[in-house]
Amino acid sequence: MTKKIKVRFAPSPTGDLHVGNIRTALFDWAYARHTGGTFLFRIEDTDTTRVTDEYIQAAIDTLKWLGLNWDEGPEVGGENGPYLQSQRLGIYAEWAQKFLDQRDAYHCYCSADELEAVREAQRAANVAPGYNGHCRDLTPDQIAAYKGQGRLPVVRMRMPDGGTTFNDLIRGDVSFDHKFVPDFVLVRGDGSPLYTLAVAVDDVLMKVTHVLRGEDLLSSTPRQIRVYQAMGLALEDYPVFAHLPFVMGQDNAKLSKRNGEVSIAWYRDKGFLPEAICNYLALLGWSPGDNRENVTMKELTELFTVEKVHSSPARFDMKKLEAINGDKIRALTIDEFLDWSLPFLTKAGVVSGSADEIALVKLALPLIQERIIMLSEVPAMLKFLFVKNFAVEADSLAKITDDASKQVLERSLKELEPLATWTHESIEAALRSSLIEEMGLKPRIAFGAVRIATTGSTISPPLFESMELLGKEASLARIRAGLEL
RNA sequence: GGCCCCGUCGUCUAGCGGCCUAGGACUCUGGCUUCUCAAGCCAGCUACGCGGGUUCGAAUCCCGUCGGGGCUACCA
Repeated sequence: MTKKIKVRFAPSPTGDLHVGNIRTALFDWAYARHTGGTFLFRIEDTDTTRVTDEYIQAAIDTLKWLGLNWDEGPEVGGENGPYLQSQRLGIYAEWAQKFLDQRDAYHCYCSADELEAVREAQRAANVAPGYNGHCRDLTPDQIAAYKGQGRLPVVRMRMPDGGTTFNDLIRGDVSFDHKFVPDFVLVRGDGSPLYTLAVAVDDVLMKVTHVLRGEDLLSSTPRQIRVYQAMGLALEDYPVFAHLPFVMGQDNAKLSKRNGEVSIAWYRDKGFLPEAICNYLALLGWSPGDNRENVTMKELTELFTVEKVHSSPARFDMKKLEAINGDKIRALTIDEFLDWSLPFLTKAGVVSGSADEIALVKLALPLIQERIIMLSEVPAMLKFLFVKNFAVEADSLAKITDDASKQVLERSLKELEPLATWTHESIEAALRSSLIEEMGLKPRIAFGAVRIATTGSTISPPLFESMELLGKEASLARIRAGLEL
């Protein structure tokens, strides 16, 4: 029988989760869902100097917001917890001791300065850098001497001669000669565990079957496998590895704050939909194989396979993300669009949230749904419907103070005032027959002036629909005010 | 420097020996439509890093080379 697949996402929250992390999380999640397996979320907070509680909480919130729900991990629990490594210190200490007892690991008393000196010498001699095995076989006398100096030893894993070959699901067989994989540290001098120990122990204890992670971890894989050996894990129980290609910035450098926004919080504030972010990120290093690009989360779980994941890195392209976000916004129902837009409208102070306002927003939303690419554009588009002290935008002012515009506004007023029914059809009919047909004006000129007067800007939702929603009274008042400018 | 990974339009990708005079998407350019802005539709620009092989035939396989990236911590 085959084991049930379990995939884990295990970030080290030393900052806000960035798009690279999220892409990894997305693939982990999609693979787990595709295979009907378990998605496990673990926090790797062994580096206490860099990880903070805020970042941990932010990571949890981000995953939730994106809809990458997990089956085991923080908040939801599970039978293999706890899921914060800082709460599992005793477990790591036990295993480290076991490795020591088995002589798979040993105490190393070398100081930071001594290690640095060794590395420098290796660099100068042009040989492979790495620990030179100085403390591998210390005599009791030497150990006593070091202890006498008050040195605190680290626990170091002994790498046997030979090499490690493993099959990476994305890259095929990858081999490392142990000549280039020096003995590595498992436990710090202060007794705290390192990533190298914790990650391997947890993956085994939590019964993880598939490790899909960033390719920066590729060369640490032989060390992880070495820990499995020391733990006595049967070969067939080793997790399977798949190293995902990087997501890079526009300038081909590693993604950072400097080249493109990387924090998911930024995208949320800009008004990107989670589904758009996931859809776009899924396309970075993966494709369904056919020509489709717009996929829902559900379709993603159906289509995703590791075999389709690329081995080469991808550049992050904001323009493409925006295009996809626009598509996703257009695909929203009006009620969904309303739910997403309201927070942006209230935050911008355009509406306070009354039932009347919401009703009007709901009527206006269809007018702008195909005109925006981000939700943060909604307030500016609908502001004219709600603003108390209406004023024409400064840079549009000059375009309605000329004589031609005045004539347009005067005539508009005259035609609209007697209108009995105020609908976009009646408004359009009245203005077209008078301004276009009788006055012989070009539509863009004539309607442009009316647009500026009533919406305050040269850019607005469709004019006649906008005026209908604005109402007769307010529309005429604004045209009259425009005449006074 | 050493080890490892990677290399198709500007970008993301399809392609797994003949269907490729290399397809799609985003961007860009031009056009249509049009009350602005969008959306939509049509058209166009632009790619197999380079050099050797293998083969009747290579973007696809092999070797080399160049280029990019990662690792080389008591970070992850």
